[in-house]
Amino acid sequence: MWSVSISHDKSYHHGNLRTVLIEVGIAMLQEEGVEALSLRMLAKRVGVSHNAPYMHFADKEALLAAIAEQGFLLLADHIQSALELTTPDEDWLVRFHRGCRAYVMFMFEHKAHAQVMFHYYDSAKYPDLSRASANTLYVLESWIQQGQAAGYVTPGESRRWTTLTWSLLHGIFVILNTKRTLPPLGDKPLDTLIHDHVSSLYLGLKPRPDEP
Amino acid sequence: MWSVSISHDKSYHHGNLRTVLIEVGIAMLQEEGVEALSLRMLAKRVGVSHNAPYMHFADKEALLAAIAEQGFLLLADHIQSALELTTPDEDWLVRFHRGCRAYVMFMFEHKAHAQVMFHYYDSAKYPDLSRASANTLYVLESWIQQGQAAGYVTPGESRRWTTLTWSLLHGIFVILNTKRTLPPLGDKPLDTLIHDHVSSLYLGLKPRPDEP
DNA sequence: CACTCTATATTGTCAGTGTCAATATTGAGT
DNA sequence: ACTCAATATTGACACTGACAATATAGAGTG
Repeated sequence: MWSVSISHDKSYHHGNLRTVLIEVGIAMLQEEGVEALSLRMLAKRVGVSHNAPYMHFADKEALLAAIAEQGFLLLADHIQSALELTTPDEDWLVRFHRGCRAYVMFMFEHKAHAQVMFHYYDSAKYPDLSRASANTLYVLESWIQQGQAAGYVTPGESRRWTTLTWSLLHGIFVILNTKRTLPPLGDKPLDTLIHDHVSSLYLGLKPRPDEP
Repeated sequence: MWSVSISHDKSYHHGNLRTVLIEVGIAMLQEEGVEALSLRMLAKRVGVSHNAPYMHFADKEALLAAIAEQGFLLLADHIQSALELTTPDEDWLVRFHRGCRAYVMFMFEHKAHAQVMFHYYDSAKYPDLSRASANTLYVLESWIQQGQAAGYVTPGESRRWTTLTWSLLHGIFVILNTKRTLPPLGDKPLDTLIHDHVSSLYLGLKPRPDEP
């Protein structure tokens, strides 16, 4: 699907521009933030005319949507990898906790993507982004369904538990990231914070008292 | 604290400009979104020169910070009001649920504020915003502490439960608002969605099995 | 090989935008 | 009546997103 040539020489036809624009765009998002990112500076930095990006993206928004799409694909992969690091008899709660940690850490380590993933995009306009986002949801849901199979989640409500979990994980990232929380939280390392928060949640996931 | 004159005639000195800029700014945020908001259009719409806003706000960001500040103040009020509609013997879980609902509904009904409340702002640059945000946190925390007094929340961890709750509520709003959730969720009315999600959470809040 | 055709990139242009500087207007306090 | 500081205006500049017209190159065809 992507073009093949990697090196972009000084030829008139870049050959790889779309991919490079996304890569450098991500770098600039990381360095300066969304509101500081301009297509013109991006073009200049890539070494291309100020209008070249418009061959590959209808819009500035379209570029951001492409980055968001990549974010969702990477996120789904990252979570799945984290879940797969497992022994066959591993307790589901342990896996649940590891997945949550993987989600939040991914966001902190990919702030460029995070900045554009949760804006509103017209799904008709960006079907690929829509698919990528739906794919992430499926990954999360199948994870929760494993919890149902293990008896940790009440059956028949996997979608509800999925959006609940997603909401919580996203919220944890945003609240911790804006750093408007007061000192007592700020002292602990990020890892501990994630662990503590998620622990609190999965108390609600434990089997009802009528099971040991 | 705010200036008193309400009507803004065609006098050279507006007398009320800061307040009006915030109000009209909120209206424009609601209509067109953050990225479409420009100080110049705002000034034109208020009927003032394109540089008048710079008397009251150092920056475009400063205006948005002022709106965010107002958002936190309103939010804290809204939640507190919702919590106070109560009979003295009301079960804390009922109050908890009502507060959560109030939070999410507030966000949906104040999307203008919501758009600017959770960006990163330099807290040294905007101490008022910082205070307002901290104030909201205190309101949430005292709410949770009532839950501790009622025996619903494990003692000594109110800050953790507070940020957990805040994270979840914020996440619910964002996830539901971006509408990238799949159809099965989209059918239910918002109210039911909030109820279902929060219900799932407060299973974790119930007293441990060693209490009836 | 020559030739066309299309994807790709460039140059030129324009209205809008954020922000600085310089200037004008006003009203409150002396 | 006069001063002065707060407030608003006009003017200017570089930068931005986006459109239109033009240039280039490389792949497919004869």
